[in-house]
Amino acid sequence: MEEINDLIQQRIDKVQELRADGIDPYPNRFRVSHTLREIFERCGGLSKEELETREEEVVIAGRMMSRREHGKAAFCHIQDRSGRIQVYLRKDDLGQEGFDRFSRFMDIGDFLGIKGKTFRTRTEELTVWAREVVLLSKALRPLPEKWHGLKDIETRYRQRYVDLLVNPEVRRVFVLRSAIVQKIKDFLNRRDFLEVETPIMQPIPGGATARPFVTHHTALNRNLYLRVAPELYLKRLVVGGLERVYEINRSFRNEGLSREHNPEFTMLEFYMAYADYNDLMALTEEMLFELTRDVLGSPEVHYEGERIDFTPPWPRHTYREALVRLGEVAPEVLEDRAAAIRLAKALNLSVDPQKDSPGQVLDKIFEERVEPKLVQPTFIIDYPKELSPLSKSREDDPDLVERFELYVGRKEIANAYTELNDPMDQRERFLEQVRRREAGDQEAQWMDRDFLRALEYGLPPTAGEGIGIDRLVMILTGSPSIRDVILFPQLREEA
RNA sequence: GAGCCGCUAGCUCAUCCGGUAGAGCACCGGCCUUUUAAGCCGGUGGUGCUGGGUUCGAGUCCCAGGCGGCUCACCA
Repeated sequence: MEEINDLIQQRIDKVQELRADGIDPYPNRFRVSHTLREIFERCGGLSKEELETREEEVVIAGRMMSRREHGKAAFCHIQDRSGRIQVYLRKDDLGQEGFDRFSRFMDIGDFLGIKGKTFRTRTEELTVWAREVVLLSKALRPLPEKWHGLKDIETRYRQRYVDLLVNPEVRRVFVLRSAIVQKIKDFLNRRDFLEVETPIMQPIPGGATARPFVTHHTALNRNLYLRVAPELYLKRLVVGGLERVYEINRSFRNEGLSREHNPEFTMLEFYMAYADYNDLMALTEEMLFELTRDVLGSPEVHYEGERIDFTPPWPRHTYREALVRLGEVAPEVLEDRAAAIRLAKALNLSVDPQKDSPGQVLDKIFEERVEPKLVQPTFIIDYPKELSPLSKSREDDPDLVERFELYVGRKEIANAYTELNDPMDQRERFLEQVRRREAGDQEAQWMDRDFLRALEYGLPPTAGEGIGIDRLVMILTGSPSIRDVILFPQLREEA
């Protein structure tokens, strides 16, 4: 073992003494009759007297989380996946040997199996009166302290197993996360979407402007990239006639870490033939409204001191409108690159007049001036074409694309557009991206010839959307950091 | 990658101006057969993140490094 302190050594000694006594500290199996929650469901409504006459026999198992000894009797609480219950042990019932074994060899953190019957104590707490106690698995390391629990953030992330054990609110977040994902799948399945899986290792990383992770396949002797998005594969599937598809995907971006960024993150991407971005706005409103209502019991959530209401409809602003009205940017700045750069500099934003295109400069101003105001669910629509190489242009204005982003709690939660399905236009957009890449933009997209070939077979009018699951879970669980909604967030090597 | 803050017993935290490092819980021993932050008595436990430096003397001051948090930059 890495480090052995006296507490661990004491427990190792106990294991050896138990073995010498013929007791296996790690027996292979133990059958339980009820989870702890089931016991509360069965007996929670029964009075002290009813319990005494009914003699409800139970066989339970769990981890001992607390203990109060009283000489020839003892109380402890054990915890399983469903809850926590008190156990009462007496020397009279367990015998000298059984009681001493509990008293001397079993520690907080150990897994115990208990046979007994339910009763109520003087304080009316539903408790299991033990007739037999067996050690199911000996813990060698002590658990954190019972009042303050485990607070050290680094330890909580590195040793999430301990965090989950002693901090019930952490378990709650991940149970909710699972329910959220399940609910989203139900929602899409009900609407005839097909859940699919597409490559995580891609020869050409596409579908998002981001720097990829590189890996190497030895047998093929070629580099592969961890996907930055599944988009181009999902659209190939729509070409193939799978008109409604979705993937809850882990994607990877080789960028900095922050409160809102983990190098691997989970996204929902879905594509719907014969729909446009307006249809997806309606679908998104419906999805998130149902989600909050069904998972949280209310369309209102509280996040970082704000009340957020998911009841539709949500406000919609065009990108330019949002800059002018919400961001209080002078309208002429939208048309005048020099003015935009002056404003960006006045706002202390890092713009590079050599490299940044007018759209990129405006986007930085957008982040600074508009994003902080987008607390309630809000759609920002009709983005500049140059920021959107995979989106379809508006019929009435070729410089804008039919695209929206959904903001909630000042975070970008979703990004969607009517998909570009004109293969010639897509080829031109890829060429523009390649020019940018050659000019040194490491996030510019790559030419994907097979994707173009797929489009040449014909992609029906289609709309597609990506929803950041981690960020959505942050808002729905009141978590300020993405690390609080990812079980094992990326950290540097342990010191 | 940059700035600021943090790192002391298994856990949560103290340690004032540089002078032999403490508490609660946990743990060990004793008492206690309905307790629940059980109680009472006694006890064990520390490379003070690492490495240098200043000093008679460093957990404390200085320098370098590690890890974490926050902010910024990049992005979803």
